[in-house]
Amino acid sequence: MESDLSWEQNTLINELIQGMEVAKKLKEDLKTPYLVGTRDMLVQRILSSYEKALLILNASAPKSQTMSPATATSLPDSLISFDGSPMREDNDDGVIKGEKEVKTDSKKRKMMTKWMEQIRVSLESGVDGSHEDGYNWRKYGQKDILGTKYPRSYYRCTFRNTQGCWATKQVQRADEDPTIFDITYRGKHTCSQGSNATLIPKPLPEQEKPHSHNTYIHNVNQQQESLAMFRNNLTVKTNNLGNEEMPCPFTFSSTLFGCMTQENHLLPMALDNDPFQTHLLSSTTAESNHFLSPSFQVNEFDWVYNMPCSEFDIPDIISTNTSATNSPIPEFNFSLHPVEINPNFPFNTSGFFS
DNA sequence: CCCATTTGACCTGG
DNA sequence: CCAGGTCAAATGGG
Repeated sequence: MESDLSWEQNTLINELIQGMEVAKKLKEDLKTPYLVGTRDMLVQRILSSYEKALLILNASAPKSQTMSPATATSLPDSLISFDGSPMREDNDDGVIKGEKEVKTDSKKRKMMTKWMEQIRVSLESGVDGSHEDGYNWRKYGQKDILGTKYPRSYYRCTFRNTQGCWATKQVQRADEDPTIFDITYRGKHTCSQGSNATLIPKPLPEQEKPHSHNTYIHNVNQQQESLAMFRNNLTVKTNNLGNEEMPCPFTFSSTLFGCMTQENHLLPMALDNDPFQTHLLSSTTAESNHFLSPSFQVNEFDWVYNMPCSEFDIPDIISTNTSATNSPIPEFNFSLHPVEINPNFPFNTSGFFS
């Protein structure tokens, strides 16, 4: 136990240090004429570091502590099962599946982080709902949902059995606008892809057919393309924000996009610690989720909103965020300068450990 | 033959 | 009981 804890501490420290290092790099990077790719990556790494750190913190926080029990909900499955039920992993050879286990599963599922995105896709690129998000998904079901025109598809991580990755997603095409898909993600990726996605944007060669039968193939180029377009569009958006002081809107945009290429990885934490995300939301207004004009064709990752959905979901932290949402901009600065980490900032958490 | 999707059956929570 | 979610047998592509 104690050794567990110190291992966690080590990892935590590691992550934080890493985050800081990367943040420094980013700081340097910001001085030079911009190189989107690097920046993207740096930002993602920073986020990833903090994310992991927070996960560790969450994991080791006694339930009675500051954090509401719901906090535990946002842990990835691997961590949840860490102390509790045995994961069933490879045990899944098709034999005996006790009722008990099923129950645990559904409970576990319930406890998973859940968040949603809305994505607009072009007709060519993914009407079948196979928009790529950087992960390998395997479809395991489809269901007609009452009151919706289109069936809902259920996907789970391809590596569920091999790596015990319990991330799942549901894809539901919007009734009104068939080019828009509501995607509900559940659980974070604990598979290798989950962690790799943070650092390595998939180096895929030019993909002629984004729309192959296989839901599999990821089209990073598309995403990069979209990124460019998104950036253009962002200009407008930042104007909307009315924040002239914003030193580097693109940082923001790429971060956001980072979320798109690896949303599973980042978003759930964004719930916890990304003021700016909420921000964007508030500034684009909830109703105008589909702020992109129809002329803004292809593949647009239209908008992302984070949304605690299950009964436990997202604790106090979120409400903090929400309140931040009401007051404009200030904490933007914070998020735009992750570099200047205030020593007090994440570290007043010592309480979690003792 | 392996692996992914399809699809009807089954399970579960409300 | 019903709607939503998942399972797993059948099917098909590579």
